[in-house]
Amino acid sequence: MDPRQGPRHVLPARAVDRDRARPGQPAGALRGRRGAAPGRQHPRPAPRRPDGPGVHHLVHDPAPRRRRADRHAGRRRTARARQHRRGVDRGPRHPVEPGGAAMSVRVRVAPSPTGDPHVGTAYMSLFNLAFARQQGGQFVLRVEDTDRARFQADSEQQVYDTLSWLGLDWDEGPDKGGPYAPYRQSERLDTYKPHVDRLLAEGHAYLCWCTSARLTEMREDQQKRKLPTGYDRLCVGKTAEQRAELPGYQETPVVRMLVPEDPPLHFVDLIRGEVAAPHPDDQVILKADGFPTYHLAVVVDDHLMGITHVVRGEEWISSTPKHLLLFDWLGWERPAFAHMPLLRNVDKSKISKRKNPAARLTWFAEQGYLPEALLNFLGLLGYSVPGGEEVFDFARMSETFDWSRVNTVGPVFDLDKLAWLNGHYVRELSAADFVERSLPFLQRSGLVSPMPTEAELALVNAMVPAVQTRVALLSELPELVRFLFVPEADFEVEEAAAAKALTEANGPVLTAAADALEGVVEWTAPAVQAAVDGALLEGGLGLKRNKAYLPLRAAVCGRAIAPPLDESIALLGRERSLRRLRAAAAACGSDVR
RNA sequence: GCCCCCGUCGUCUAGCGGCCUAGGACGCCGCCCUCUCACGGCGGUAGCGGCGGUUCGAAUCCGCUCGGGGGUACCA
Repeated sequence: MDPRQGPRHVLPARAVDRDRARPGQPAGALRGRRGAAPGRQHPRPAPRRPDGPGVHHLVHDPAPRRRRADRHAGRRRTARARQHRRGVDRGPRHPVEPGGAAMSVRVRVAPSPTGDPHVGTAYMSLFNLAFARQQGGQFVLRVEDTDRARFQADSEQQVYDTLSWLGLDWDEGPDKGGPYAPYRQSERLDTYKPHVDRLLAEGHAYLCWCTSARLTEMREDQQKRKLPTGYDRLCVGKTAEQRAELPGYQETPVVRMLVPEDPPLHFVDLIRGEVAAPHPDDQVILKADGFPTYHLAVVVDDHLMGITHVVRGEEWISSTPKHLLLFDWLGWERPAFAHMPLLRNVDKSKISKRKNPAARLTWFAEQGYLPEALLNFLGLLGYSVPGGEEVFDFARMSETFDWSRVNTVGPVFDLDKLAWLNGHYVRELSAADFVERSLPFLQRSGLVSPMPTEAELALVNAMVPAVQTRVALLSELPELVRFLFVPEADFEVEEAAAAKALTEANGPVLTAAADALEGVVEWTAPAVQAAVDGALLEGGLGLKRNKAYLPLRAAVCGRAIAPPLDESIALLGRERSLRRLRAAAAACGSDVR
């Protein structure tokens, strides 16, 4: 792919209008790959953007072909993409100087600290970052803590921790600062205030004194009568005194948007092409507690922070018209929008912590998933890199990133595939890395001391080749190697393994093996195997290897599934191996010398 | 209820009107390797939701239908 196509992405959605204004462009060339044109149900007046003051400087096209003109048409528009580059080098656009033609890409992720960090946050961050890095732009982390009821203090730090763990680093944020600080909405209350006042003064917003009880009642009634729900505007045009005489009144008002008859309902989405969204309700933008709602805060902050591309979940499509209205009213340039598909539970519902442990970002590290595996996996959801390969890293994704490769279908979060990918990355780890990443799991399960001893470390290092291909998740490691670390007094053969392997007939096998091992001089895997084989296979008891090893494995490892026998015995050491073999032989009822 | 978005193997995806007898990956099944379990190798299983239309030709374009999802908050 020609990297020079890149700048195409820099353009806001509106860019397509430029295409269309260009004469002699065949309509077909503008068609996107998915045909776009999500069916509009009703004939409407040609969708338009309402001209906010000084917003759209581009030629308006009255042409009927509107829905075609979307879809950032595929990867084949090299020539045109290049033409679009004119002016991109004029330096970064300053947010308080809207209308600058040139702008460097600025994207953001905006988690709200309401509990454990959500996978969706990582998913959105990944795509935002991949795009930002490709474009040489910035990635901003903004904390949207306007919901005081659901706020959780430790949540913010966890967001930092998990995103850092994944290597998704932000350029600006509450912890790092930046030119547009503060990055915490609760610290920006003064910033929102003037804009609310202005909307009020210009008649785009009004005060509303209705109690939530009245609103609920109203909504229920509307539903009962099969009407679209929405605020009935009881408060419009009234003073507090006038309104107070009517029922359902509360003293502290909220501020609502006065949505016009024909708000902008269509916008071009980088992923979906032109989309139609629902007619908005008179949305509350300032709550009674003085905090802005999300809708006001995003618009104000995205504009002030110079955000050029709003990349967020599909769940926001239906509120985008509210945002468009706000941008227009405030006279601000609209950013480009990209609505990502929603991650799903197995039952296809939006991924949730309740139905899916994987919705909690902290879960992955606990389970022994590697960050590189999770990141790769997230990049596989709703997306594919040009070559179609399954295994790729962030750099690869970022270099080749293209909005047209993002799917519109919400992917199910498939843990099986993640586990496979994780196993792949586990196997690729160097021995030293494998040890480093494994240690916490061994320590947590009590097999290795918090401050590992020399001997413990030596054993851990030595066991690597025997176990690295045998775990998909690091959390599987402790049970596999427990027999190597457990204090001798605590060692036991699992019941199922004992029942099957430590039979009376196998007593002599164990004794013969122990006897042979006594004579081993150099305690290595090959020497161990030679001794055991000599005693039990053809030259000795004449057993088949699988028969012969079964009791030995149970005796030494305590279970039916373990690393290869020779390596297990070599790692365990002479003393412990012999003791366990003799003890097992005794348990089989054979002679103990 | 109302509104919007979406529909290719069980799952993640490729597909941009002929290259499709629909490709890859995970999973699953079988075989090989093999001391168990893995890893690795080889092979197999399974899909364009349905119906119409446009076209010489449709997984690809259009319509309807069915299905799934999301929104409908002084949550984000």
